[in-house]
Amino acid sequence: MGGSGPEVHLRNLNAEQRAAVTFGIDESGAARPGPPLLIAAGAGTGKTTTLAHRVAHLLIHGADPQRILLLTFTRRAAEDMTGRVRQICSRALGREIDFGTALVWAGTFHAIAARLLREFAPKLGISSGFTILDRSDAQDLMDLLREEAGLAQHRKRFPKKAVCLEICSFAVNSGRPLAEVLARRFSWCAPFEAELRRLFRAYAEAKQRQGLLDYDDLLMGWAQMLECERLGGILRERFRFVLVDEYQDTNPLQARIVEGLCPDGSGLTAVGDELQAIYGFRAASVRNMLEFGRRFEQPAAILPLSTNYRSVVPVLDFANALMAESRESFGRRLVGRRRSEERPWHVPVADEADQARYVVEQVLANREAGMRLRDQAVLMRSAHHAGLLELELARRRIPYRKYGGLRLLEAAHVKDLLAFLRFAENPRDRMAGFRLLQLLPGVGPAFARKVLDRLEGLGFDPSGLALLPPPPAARGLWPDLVTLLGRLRGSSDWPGELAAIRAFYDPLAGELYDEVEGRLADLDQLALAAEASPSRRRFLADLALDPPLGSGLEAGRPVQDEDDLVLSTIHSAKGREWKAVFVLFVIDGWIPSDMATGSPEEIEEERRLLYVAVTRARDQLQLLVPLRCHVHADPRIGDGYVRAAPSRFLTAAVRARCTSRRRAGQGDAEPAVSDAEPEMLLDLAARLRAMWER
DNA sequence: TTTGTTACCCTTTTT
DNA sequence: GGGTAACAAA
Repeated sequence: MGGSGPEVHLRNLNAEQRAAVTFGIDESGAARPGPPLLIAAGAGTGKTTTLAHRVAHLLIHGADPQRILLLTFTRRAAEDMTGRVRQICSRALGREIDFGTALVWAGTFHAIAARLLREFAPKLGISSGFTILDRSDAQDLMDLLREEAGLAQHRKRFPKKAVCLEICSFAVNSGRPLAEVLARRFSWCAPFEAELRRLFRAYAEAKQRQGLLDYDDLLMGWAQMLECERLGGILRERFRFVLVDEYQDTNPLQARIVEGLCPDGSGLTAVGDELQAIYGFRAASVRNMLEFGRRFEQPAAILPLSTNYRSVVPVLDFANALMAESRESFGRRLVGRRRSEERPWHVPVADEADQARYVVEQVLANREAGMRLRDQAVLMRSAHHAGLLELELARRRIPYRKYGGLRLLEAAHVKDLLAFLRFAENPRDRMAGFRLLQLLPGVGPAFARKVLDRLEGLGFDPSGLALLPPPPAARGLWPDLVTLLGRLRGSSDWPGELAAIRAFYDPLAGELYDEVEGRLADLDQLALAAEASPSRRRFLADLALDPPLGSGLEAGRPVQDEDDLVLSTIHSAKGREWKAVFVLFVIDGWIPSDMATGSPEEIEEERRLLYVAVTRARDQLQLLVPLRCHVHADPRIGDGYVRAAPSRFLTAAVRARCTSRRRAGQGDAEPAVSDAEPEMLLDLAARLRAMWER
């Protein structure tokens, strides 16, 4: 490795990146934990590359891969990162290295927490067979307790299950007392403080009785382990190097974990960009980042990455202008080097339908110019904003993949099927049992509760249930269900048992739902994923921690080399980039969302959201500004069209950084646009045929 | 006790 | 335009 000049894996890094990669790593001996390091990286400055190189640098210098902990925001980021590390290492060392067991500790906070809790369960007084509640499970449990506590009626407008869970979760993740959380973020629920406290206590007890952990319990459990002298010592000894991505979006509980792992900051590397902090609603706090330098006894290094390699200069000019108006801009600017004549486009369109048509036209035009669909993305504030666009894409048979929004796990039929698996895995899970029992006709809450109580009395042996007289309407199916539960209880014939469940469930689904085909297709997809999982337990955990994309046609097409247009919420677009980016509904009420204009902090977060969206674009950026919009279900206004105002973030100074695209027919209802259509359609038809041939 | 019906509410972002 | 609570009917 000697010789002059930097080592091979450092050669294509710039000076700042190289400094961040090598900081504190003694190159003479085996790598040892150095002082804490914060890499303050602007958008597109090679944050991921740098972090990956730093991990590789550690490995190349002899760090034990088993003792490196890499915490990312999503599983995709973790996989991306390990892939890159592998690549860098093998190139530097001139050979493939065995990563079979290396870097096993790369993942999201929640996934790593789940593994550790499972591993140490016996020492924690919990069963290692715990099941993980995803959000909708947690909501259902909360709802049940809410009803049992008599909080549902009273027509006093007690908060709904989703809000209850949100409050509970925010309190846990922010580490703030309930009263303060209510006052600051949920003031309309403040009158119910006492009831909520009781409810949350019941929720915690119910989870414990049933062997369930929700997302917050995973983090809290990990934090508590670290604060136990003995267990904390074991973990600190195990993880000598801790690297955390997206640090600006960690919350106080996560910071507690990080600081519990590295109390004096040794061996800690954090990467983040405070201008991209967009998870305030999940209690994320930029202060973790801003106070990084003062959090440890030893001084922390803060190294910047400032050269943007992603976007062309006009896009960066726009992004800089946008943030220059922020109350919290810190005067930072993105500096790029990719020249271009094309400025971002400010595109007024008549309405949502016009917007959809325009985007489709442009996507196809780009494609004709040689840009693949998957190099283009349509971003939006909230998943349902893509509604008409999705219709238009389907109509024109343009394949797309949507990220964010409704999850497959939240579809009723999927929850039904999973209830069987979860109940089999953990018979104490009353939520699962409750759900699956009520699938039978004639079985409601009362009988289901009776069955679960009986089952508990029997030590969870389902065969005893045969003696319980079912309600008349369920008589036919009852023996089958008892048999199935018996089989699931005994068996570990994974994934074979899935077939038995579906033999029982599919006909029921036919009774329960209209349009079963789509739903059964979802279950087929799920079964396919199950095949790939080594065990039922693993399958359920993976599903809860990394839920698959939405239900329906666009979901789960496994093929990698399909060329799909990307549709994504801005949140889900974090960390990604595309050659062309379209941002939908850059109008007030959408960006910023009406839901998030309560406080100046919230509005600033919305601005950063737009910033994240525009900094995803490499070459082409188009901002769609409908002139009128359909609003529904505001009782004061009623359904109908309202005149829309451009987003408040598009001030004159910001708009001066883009070019307005004047289009024929703009301002008229729609005619000129549809005039343009036939030409495109003819062109398209041939192309689309060609696409599907071969 | 379960199931069906009606009237009324609120509508985001995610591990 | 979907979830939810209250009421009615089997």
